[in-house]
Amino acid sequence: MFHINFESSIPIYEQIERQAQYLIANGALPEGQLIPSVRELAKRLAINPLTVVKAYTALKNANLIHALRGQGYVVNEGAKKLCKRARLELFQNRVEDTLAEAAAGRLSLEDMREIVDAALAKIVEQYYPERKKGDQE
Amino acid sequence: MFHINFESSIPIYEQIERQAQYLIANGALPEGQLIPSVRELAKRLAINPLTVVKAYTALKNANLIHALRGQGYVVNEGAKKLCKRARLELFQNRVEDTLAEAAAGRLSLEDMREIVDAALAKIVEQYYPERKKGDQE
Amino acid sequence: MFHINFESSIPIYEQIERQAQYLIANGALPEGQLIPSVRELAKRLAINPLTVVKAYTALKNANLIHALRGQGYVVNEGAKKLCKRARLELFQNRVEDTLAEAAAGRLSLEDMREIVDAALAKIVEQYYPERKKGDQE
Amino acid sequence: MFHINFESSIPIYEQIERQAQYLIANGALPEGQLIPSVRELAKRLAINPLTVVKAYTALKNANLIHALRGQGYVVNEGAKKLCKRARLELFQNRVEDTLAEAAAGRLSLEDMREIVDAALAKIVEQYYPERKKGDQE
DNA sequence: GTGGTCTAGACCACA
DNA sequence: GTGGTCTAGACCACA
Repeated sequence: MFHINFESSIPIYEQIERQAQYLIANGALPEGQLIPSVRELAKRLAINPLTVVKAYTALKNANLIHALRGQGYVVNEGAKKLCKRARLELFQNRVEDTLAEAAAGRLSLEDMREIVDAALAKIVEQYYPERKKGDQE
Repeated sequence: MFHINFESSIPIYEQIERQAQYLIANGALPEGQLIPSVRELAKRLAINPLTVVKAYTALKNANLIHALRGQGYVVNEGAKKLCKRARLELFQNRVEDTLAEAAAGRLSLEDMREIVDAALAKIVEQYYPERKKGDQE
Repeated sequence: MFHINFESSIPIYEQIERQAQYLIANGALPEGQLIPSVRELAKRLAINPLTVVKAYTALKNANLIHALRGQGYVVNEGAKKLCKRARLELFQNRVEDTLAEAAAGRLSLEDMREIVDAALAKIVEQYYPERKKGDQE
Repeated sequence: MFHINFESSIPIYEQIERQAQYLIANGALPEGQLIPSVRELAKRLAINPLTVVKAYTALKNANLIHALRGQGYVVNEGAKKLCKRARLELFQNRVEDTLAEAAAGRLSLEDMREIVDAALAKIVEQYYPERKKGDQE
């Protein structure tokens, strides 16, 4: 369910945080369900419990989970919707930032469109193989 | 010519590095020309000279500038082309990474296309006002 | 009679303890009467029996109940008066602490009075609707 | 400027957090100013640097401070207003909660008013000696 | 020098 | 068993 990339420059606690958001958004961690305990997850991922605590605390502050005394952390009501929305916004921001920086650097509009289209086609082929470009029409 | 955003999460030396690449690609820093000296730039930007050294060293390692003993750093022959290409590749990588991460997170293809199209339209309006969508045909 | 808020930051054993005090003060648990057995209450509230034991032990130490061998716990003579007084003192302490902390933080006297008056009015309306502000004169 | 009560049940990092909010609200830590560095404060208070990090991170997440690369943490624009408002709301919530709990426990309105008035008088005498009850009219 | 992350290990309250 | 807090110490990037 969770897995860590130790080579990544993204901090471990943030990897856990993001994955939890994806798992909640996908329904793999349904609302009301206990998530892995701090100690268990730390043991399974072979990392320090405090690192898990840091990730879970961030999720708690984002109103995605809450502590159940003596039992562990539970996914909040409404967390799924929040995670889905957050995921969309994060993607939107990254796209807009990337395009804006390129435009600010005076990349030509033709180059920009060409690169974006090529990247989209590549992604469709790789991740959505059953779909072809233009299917949505 | 150069300016630093101290609030940004991008390290200062990297901001200098990227801006130098843009300035070279745009011809603002033509091949063969001396770029600002370490001390002068550090003073003008109110930053630590070591930070400028770090940026210039990276540019030297990328074959974009070379030291002219006793005079300073000069833009290399061929640097303009390299910078243009680097700029394109950087943009391409960011686009592909962003899309791939969203796809890996099972964002629907419809959502992805919608967000990308909206972002493109927004950028065109803001940065390329003389162009309308579809102009390239 | 008893009910637990599992989301609350107040420990479950303390919730039981406080509720018992209220029930005794209100006469819902009259002096001399058996209170629910540890097992029964634990079962009814779906909590760990040890948690009930902890609450009852605290009540015993406060001289509010005593064990009747083989039968359970009984409300002490004089417990009602003690609970009433404890309730008043608890409230008084909380009020004084809250005001003192605000004063130590240099909240202005005007703001303090305004907030306290508004809160009182709100409470009167919500909990003592038959009374109007000033009725006590 | 900062001081820790090691006897208190309030976690050290939360004591720091609250005090910082007071200091910002009072203008003792003006907007734009560097606050004590993590290591310096930790040394001065004789606590572990990580504990300070925890407090500062919470302040950063609350948009009260931001990190200046290599220099330390700076009080944000607008932080003073946020802190003042937060202080008022915190006080208001505590007052309302305290009264509501007492009312739910069927404390009589007379007792409630008496205790609140006495507490206010006590506070005025102790913290606002130059003022007498009724001065505001 | 600054902050950011992580570890190993401890002790606590609570259930 | 659960989470919450704290310590001592390490290593990193950045300025």
